[in-house]
Amino acid sequence: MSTPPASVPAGKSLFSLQRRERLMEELRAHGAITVRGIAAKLGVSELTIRRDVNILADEGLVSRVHGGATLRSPLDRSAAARPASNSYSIGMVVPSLDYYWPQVISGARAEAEEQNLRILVRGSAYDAADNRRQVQALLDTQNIDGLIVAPDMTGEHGRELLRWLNTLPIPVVLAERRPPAEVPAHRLEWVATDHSFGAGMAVRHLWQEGHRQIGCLTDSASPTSPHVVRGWRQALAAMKIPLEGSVHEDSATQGPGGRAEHFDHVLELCRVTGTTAMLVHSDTQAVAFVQHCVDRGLQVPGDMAVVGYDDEVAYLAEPAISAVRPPKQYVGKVAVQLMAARLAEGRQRPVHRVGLNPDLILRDSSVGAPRVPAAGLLQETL
Amino acid sequence: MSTPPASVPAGKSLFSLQRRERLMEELRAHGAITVRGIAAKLGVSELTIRRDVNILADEGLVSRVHGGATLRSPLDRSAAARPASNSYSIGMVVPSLDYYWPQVISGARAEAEEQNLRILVRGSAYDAADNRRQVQALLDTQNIDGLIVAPDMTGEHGRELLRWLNTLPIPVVLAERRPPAEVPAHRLEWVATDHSFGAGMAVRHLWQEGHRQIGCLTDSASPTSPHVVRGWRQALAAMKIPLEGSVHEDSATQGPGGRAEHFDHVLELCRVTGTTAMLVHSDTQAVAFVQHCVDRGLQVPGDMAVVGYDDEVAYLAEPAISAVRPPKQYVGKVAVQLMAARLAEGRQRPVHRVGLNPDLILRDSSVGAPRVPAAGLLQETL
DNA sequence: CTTCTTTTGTTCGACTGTGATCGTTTCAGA
DNA sequence: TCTGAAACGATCACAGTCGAACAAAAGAAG
Repeated sequence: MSTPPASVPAGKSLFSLQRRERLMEELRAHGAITVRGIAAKLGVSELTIRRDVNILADEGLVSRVHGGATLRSPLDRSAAARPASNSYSIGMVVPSLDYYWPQVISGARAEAEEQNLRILVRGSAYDAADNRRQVQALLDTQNIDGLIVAPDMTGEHGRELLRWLNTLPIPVVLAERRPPAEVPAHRLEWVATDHSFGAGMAVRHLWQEGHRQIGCLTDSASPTSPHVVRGWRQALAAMKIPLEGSVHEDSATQGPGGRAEHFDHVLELCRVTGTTAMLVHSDTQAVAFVQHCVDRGLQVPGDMAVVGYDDEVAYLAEPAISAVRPPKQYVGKVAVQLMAARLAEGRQRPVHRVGLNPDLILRDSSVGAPRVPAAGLLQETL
Repeated sequence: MSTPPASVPAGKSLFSLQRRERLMEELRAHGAITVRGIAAKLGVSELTIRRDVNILADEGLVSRVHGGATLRSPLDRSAAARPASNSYSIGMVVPSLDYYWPQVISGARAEAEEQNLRILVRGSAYDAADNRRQVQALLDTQNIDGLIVAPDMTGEHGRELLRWLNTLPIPVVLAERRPPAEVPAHRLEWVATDHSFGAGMAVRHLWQEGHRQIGCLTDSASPTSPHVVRGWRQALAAMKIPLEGSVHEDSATQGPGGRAEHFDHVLELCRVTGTTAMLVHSDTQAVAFVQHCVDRGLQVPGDMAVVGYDDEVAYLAEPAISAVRPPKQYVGKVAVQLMAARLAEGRQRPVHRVGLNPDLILRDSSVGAPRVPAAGLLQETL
């Protein structure tokens, strides 16, 4: 097909593997092939093609029919009895074993049990080199049939890591990561929370409570942050709140004064701009922020409404903090589902990419109108 | 179905497995078949069809009736009836019953069978008002537990329709549609092909074949078109092909001269800009375009390489056209999976949004370097 | 270089899928 | 209930495909 219909393939004959690849190509193009036709086209004997077809059929890639082969059809009951060999092992590499990820792992474990799969979990640092080391270790020492991983994607190292993952001989599912469009990671599947949707949900909630200046406090050290910021911005735009007048601070860039000083700085900004509500990424930080507000004599939510992001510890604070809760269990669950389906169906299954919407859990820190509805007036004077 | 109802399938006959698959498709599309009708349509004897029906009936996939067959009916207790449990009904409203959607429906039906669900399909026009009418009809007359729909999303009517769908008391899954971010359709789940990825894949393929000016011919009447154009643009940017020098025409805006004149116009533009390859949306149009090129004495792929988009009829052209093939069966399959999981798990399950990557099927119309590699030079002089 | 292993080709009897014939069964209308 | 038309399936025949056994060729290892 792609080569001219040379009955004698110029000089070099194909290796069997290439031939089978060709055969699959032909099959994808036409849906079916005849042994005779392919044998003539590739310049080999029909028996050879038959043997190839048998091999491919054993792998479940094609269905054998009298006279040729077709793409695997569900009507083909030949390999229906497969549940015996169902015991695959999946490697899982996550960047933390105490924050956020335990729940993801738990969801994955539960689903793996359901599907009769084994899962091997390894912790890693938030950095591409260590990600790769951990993955390599799994590949070397265990007999991994698939990989679920949440790699560091920042910088050139991150992109290089993605390219490497894309070339692994086993299926790979990314958890809570979406490769940027410019990296040709066409084989990588992923499942990720739509954090930008979650942030937007929080902003809309605060708006409905009466807030008209809504700030955002993030931690750019986390890969989640950019998405939260994007969602916050989009929501502001949708509510027609001008971006210039809005507080956006990042705790990774805090000065030498440490956290307390940085929070004071944030509160000062809020005072100046009339900001009465904050979306705080990582609810750990939200807890600290609320504590700081209370220490400074501000009422939460009266003077400062707070919505946290992640919902790991938000319920522990006093007052309890409203938080966006990513469906962590489901991230793990879906990752395993994607992997199981991929292992069962093989390459013919198209690459799946799943986004999950988070929930907004309302607690005390954000319900009730701001004590100074003048904030609305203040905005109007801008 | 997608192939014309050729009473005599020119030359090429189907394998038995394909025939049975065809039969099941026909069955899913119409609910019942007659032996005589199918035999005529497939160009085989009635006896052969009867044998096929017997085989399928033995596997419990169809119910035999005098004169033909129907989809497996619960009334048929010829074989061990399945453990009939929660039998939900799903409504499905699609904008076309001849192009693209039959395969989506077929995939949905197959999965529904697996999950023991009932599906009721309705065709609709490509317009929001009729979409709503069809959905309403399903809601009123049938007892629908869930809805799969591919609505028209253009304009204010489209947004209004989405808002309405979002408030329905039953779960809704969109097929091949992604609601724009600004519509608060937070309950709507969807599954859609990543057309922009597919277009990018096609462009990268053409680049690798040696083309340096790659144009795009679309039909903006289709909801798919914008995504194809976006993918084409992104890919051009990634290959550093300037957008201004590239041919981008839309057949919906063609002048009064009709198609032929428009194609001449496109070819003239290609000549002027040194464009040697075109990505053509809707492979129906690609077939016509290739035909036109051949009529005008251009070699395909030598003078003009073509990749179509959709892969409905691309293989019928002469030369056979390479095409991006959306995983239509899987779109239907995943839609039903999402619906089944939603019906089983209820509200606690987070909203899922699934993207699927299409395949690139290589045929004759795009493989082989351009005859005038000077195109590269021409670009360098720009 | 030899020897072993893997891959490919040839022959030929067995087998499968399809269609024609024809007697039997089922259906629909009177 | 009867009756004619249609559908059905058992049987046979034929063409074409399949695979076992063996032989030959091409690499790989020593």
